[in-house]
Amino acid sequence: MEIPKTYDPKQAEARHYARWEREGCFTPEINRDPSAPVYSIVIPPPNVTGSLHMGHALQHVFMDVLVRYHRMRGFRTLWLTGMDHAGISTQMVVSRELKKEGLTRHDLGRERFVERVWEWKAASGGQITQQMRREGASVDWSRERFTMDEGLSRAVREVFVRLYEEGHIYRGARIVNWCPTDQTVLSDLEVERNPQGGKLYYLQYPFKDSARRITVATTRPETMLGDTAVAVNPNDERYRELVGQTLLLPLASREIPLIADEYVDPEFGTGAVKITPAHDPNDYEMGLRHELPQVVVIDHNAKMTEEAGAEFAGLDRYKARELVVEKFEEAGLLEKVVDYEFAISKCERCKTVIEPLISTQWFCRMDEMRDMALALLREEGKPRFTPESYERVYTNWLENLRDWTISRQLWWGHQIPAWYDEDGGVYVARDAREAAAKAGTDKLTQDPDVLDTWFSSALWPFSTLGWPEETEDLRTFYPTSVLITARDIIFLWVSRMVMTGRKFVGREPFRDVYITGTVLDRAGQRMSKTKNNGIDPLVVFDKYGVDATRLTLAMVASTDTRWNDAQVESYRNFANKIWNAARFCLLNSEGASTGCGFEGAPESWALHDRWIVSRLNRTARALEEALASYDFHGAVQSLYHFFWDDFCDWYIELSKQDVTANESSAARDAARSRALTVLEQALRLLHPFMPFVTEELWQMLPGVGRESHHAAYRESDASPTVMLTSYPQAQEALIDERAEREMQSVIELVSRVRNIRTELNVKPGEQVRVVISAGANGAQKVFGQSVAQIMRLTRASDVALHEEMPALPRASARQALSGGVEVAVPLEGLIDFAREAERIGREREKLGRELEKVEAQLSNPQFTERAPAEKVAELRQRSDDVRQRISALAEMQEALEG
RNA sequence: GCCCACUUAACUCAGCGGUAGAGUGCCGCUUUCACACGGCGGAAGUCGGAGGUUCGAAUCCUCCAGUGGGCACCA
Repeated sequence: MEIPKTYDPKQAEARHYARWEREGCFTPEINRDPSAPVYSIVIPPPNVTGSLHMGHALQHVFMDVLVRYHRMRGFRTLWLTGMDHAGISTQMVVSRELKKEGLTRHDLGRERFVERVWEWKAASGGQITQQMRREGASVDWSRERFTMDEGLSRAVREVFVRLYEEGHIYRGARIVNWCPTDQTVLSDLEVERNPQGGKLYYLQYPFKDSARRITVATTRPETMLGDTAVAVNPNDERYRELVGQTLLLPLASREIPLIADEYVDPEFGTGAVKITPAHDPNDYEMGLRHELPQVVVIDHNAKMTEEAGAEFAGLDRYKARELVVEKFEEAGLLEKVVDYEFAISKCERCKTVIEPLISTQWFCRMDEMRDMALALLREEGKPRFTPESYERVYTNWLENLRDWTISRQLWWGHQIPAWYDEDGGVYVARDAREAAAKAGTDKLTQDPDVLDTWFSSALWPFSTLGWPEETEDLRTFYPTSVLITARDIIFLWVSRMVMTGRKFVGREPFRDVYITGTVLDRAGQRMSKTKNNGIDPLVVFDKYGVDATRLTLAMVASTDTRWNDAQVESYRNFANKIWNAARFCLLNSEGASTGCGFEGAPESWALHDRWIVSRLNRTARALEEALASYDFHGAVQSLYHFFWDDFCDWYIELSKQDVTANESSAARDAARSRALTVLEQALRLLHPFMPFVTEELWQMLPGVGRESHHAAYRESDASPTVMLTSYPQAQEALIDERAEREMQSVIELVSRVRNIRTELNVKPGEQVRVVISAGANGAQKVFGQSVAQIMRLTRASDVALHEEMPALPRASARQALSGGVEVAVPLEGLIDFAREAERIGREREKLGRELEKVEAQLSNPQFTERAPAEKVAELRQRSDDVRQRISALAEMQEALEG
């Protein structure tokens, strides 16, 4: 058999995914066990405009690990994928294309524009679906969904109608966040606030009936044209007498009142605030409280209106600002201008400064659904967040939830299912026919607006499964098992899914929520398009392989982590290590039986065999525990150390002599079978994390086939694959504490002898003699069984075992081990006495320090009285052990001096 | 301003009440027949600071500092 020395990830990655997909391995239907438990995950649908970034790759790894793991455990497993129509983003992308042709969407008209978007989607949307295949994501492509699909659109209309009928959805004029560039309203969550350097202008407004003036401070002087009051705090001594008086609004020549409101902070600015109800959310609220008129001076294009006055009408808001300031200065009413830093609201997509405007929009009241979500958490602990701390983030937000602006002035999206008759009557219905029936006429016009993209996303866990139909999929896979996502959409998405799921399906959409960490760049900054500091996962795949990248991401788990190529490289090396361990087993597989090689009672097996089986089962147990608690970091650690340290460094080395024997024999074949068996089990354990290298190697193993599959998959037509084998489950009976302890003492012995060899400069090729005194307890038997292995691993010509250390030549290097074991390496003609004395001295010092610490604790009566007896006994044991080793070392030093 | 998380070896991170760990890097030795993307051995940390609880604290509590994030904003 020809096997290259180095693993080539690309080769393996190109081979397996297409076959898995073709043979239906990713669909739940592959599972033929009617009583199989169900495991399901819906993917956070990436934008149709999106391409794969590190954040996706990160989430996908966790989902794929869990999905592959549960599939191997025989669960009827569904990982449902799809895409989001991403209203604003997609409309922007297609508009940009049109611009290249010198067109705007208005030139096309709505219908043709929407057609054009669909064409764009067909041609270049959804790059990410191909990229996900590259990741190895075992999603069920046969159930792929798109938020604008007919089925999902129907769910959207159904939810809208029901919410409307129950009075949760209403239409009205409110102050909203308006993006003058995108020409649409935005929800609070689509607005970002950034600190920005600006100016604070102090403007003076004269009183009507006196020569007095009052000074107000503002960052937006142009809005003063729409002022309808000035407010002060009712307890502010400076202004108390003046409240109720009339002011003359400069430039506008309008009379406005001086009012009192608790909202005003007397400490800030001058303690007097200009009130512009039509252009500021806080002023809007105050305007309602005081029944102030709303004067609209800025329009949807962020230009001044006629109402702003002839001089200003048509001016851009920033031009108007300059002009207002100029006019105030001319009038001697500009008190001062100071530099000031404040938070400015911008459109999350296009970064244009938001203009708060009064506009007629559709809103959704959240109080009832909010209360249901809070009760669900309080009473049933659902969803359960990992890490737990996000539970508070979630509840705090819910508690302060306000009405949700759900309409958008876009063309791409779910058009609002509301129709108007010629008299302006509103008919909310599932379709035009139903609306016509309600209206008693078909002379209706549908509302031109579409719904917020997140409205459809909020329904994702059930709309994708066929709701409102009572489908088989909905019954089977809802609620899903876990939702995995980044923390930035807990509000935008997670909370809304909980609310709609609970309300419309009657159950929570998922039991658990796992919030991933964030992959930061090398400098600790978030990766972003604008900073251009993103690391492309596809480039990393090319450089180090998908499996290595997956392990790196799995290690990130829920901690924010700086990207570090060295980490990926180390897992690339790990993949190579797996490859070569398998290579060794395969090159020595001739004669291996189809049986597992572990025949008969475990007590009859060699120590290293009992040990590796114990380690294997312990690892399986650790994996089960880690994955049940979403401890991906711990899971990777366990796998890595089991495979590299236990299997490669020790098991293969310990069994090498048997496995590589020249003569064919039953013993050799059994040893070969055992190595292959452990390897095969290890590949299964690794598979959810490293699907490609494990499949590549598993395919080469002798004796694997469909009969290796989990019972649930044996009847399926899929060709043999490691992904359908059963995941190793820990058998407690095979976890052998004693074997692990005994093996540990052999490992310690070998390590100490190697240490002597290195420290005393014994050449690698030089053979040594090893003398062991094992005391009267069982250690002698343990080492006795392992003599051949000890010889091999320490390059010894001879291993002598004694109860007591015999007389040794002065030129001997010695080590005291735990459990009263001593080892000596006679080194006639090689040993440097001074150097050896020094080495022993160092060792003795180290132990001395430890003894001091242990003794201090033991001599503390508080400790011996209050600590658990078990802990005290443990410490006494250690104290004895260290003491014994120290005295052994002292003896050795004396011998050297003698 | 409020809330949350983080601060452990040079770097990236585990550990979260009972002898300080891993990977990378570093220092030796090593191309012996699975693997130099390897093997063997080794050095390296007053666990951000200060208090407190406890027989015992990296781990629990309080305060402080720094970093990151979220929420709310004062016009």
